Amino acid sequence: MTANLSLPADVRLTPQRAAVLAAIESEPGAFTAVAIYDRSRKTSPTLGLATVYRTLELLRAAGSVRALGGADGAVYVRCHPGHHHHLVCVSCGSVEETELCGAPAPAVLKRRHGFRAESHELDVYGTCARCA
Amino acid sequence: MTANLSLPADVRLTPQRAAVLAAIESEPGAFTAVAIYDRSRKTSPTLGLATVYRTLELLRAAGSVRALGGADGAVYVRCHPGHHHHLVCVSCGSVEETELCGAPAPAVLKRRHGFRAESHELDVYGTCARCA
DNA sequence: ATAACTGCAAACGGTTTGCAAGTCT
DNA sequence: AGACTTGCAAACCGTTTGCAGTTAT
Repeated sequence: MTANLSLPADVRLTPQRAAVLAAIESEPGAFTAVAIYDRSRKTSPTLGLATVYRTLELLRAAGSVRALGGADGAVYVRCHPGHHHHLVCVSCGSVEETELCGAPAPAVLKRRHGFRAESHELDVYGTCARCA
Repeated sequence: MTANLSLPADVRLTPQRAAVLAAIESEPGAFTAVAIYDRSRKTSPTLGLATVYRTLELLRAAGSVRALGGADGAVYVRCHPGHHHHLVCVSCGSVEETELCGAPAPAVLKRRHGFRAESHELDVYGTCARCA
């Protein structure tokens, strides 16, 4: 299903980071930093919240985790590298990835708006199969 | 060009709110709450930041303003009611609206993911015509 | 009189940072 | 030794809230 999380090669895999990685891997969908903190502390009781954030930042830089755009910005999702978007269930909070993407074609944006598109963010909100 | 901003019918148009509306109308693209605060205070020097946020919330509820999804969540854009997306210039920060939309069709999401799509957010980042 | 609104300041929640102590090689 | 990592606590930043005073109806 989902590839294992891994850190960049030039950092150490400490017990704390391993605990954070395991906690993220056990999350079904979207999660908050505090949720990971709580879960990680079961196996690594002295872990600090700052370490969770520092590890999340490593993963984010590596493209393994993405901060979901929501108004609060407090939600992260695991994701595969490469182009994809998220289907966010408004009922249970789970997040699914989809390769489907219909963002306006750069050529059309260029012609219609003179805008050179470089990237985009697309999140779809609705109800997932389990909650329907 | 852009329709005038207006508040819901059941609230008063106070001088402070008028100053905030005028400040927003004079913004070319995206803006922060503090930017509106600074600008409004030129015509309404005792205005409080809380009033800016309270007015922004009224406008947001009315659909006249949207909080852009970014990681910090500190950026707002004016927008028309109805379906549209934003072209955010990474160079000058201006935000343009486009009616172009290519979000995955709900029927496809339903078939491929069992997901019932209700809404979506799409922001395209790139370089606007002026900055190109 | 009553309800809406304001400014101020304090509180808040998520995130980041400075730092001294600890760990690996 | 030297670079990396950690936990703690304090700082930070944007935003929200409580409240007493003000304004409009």
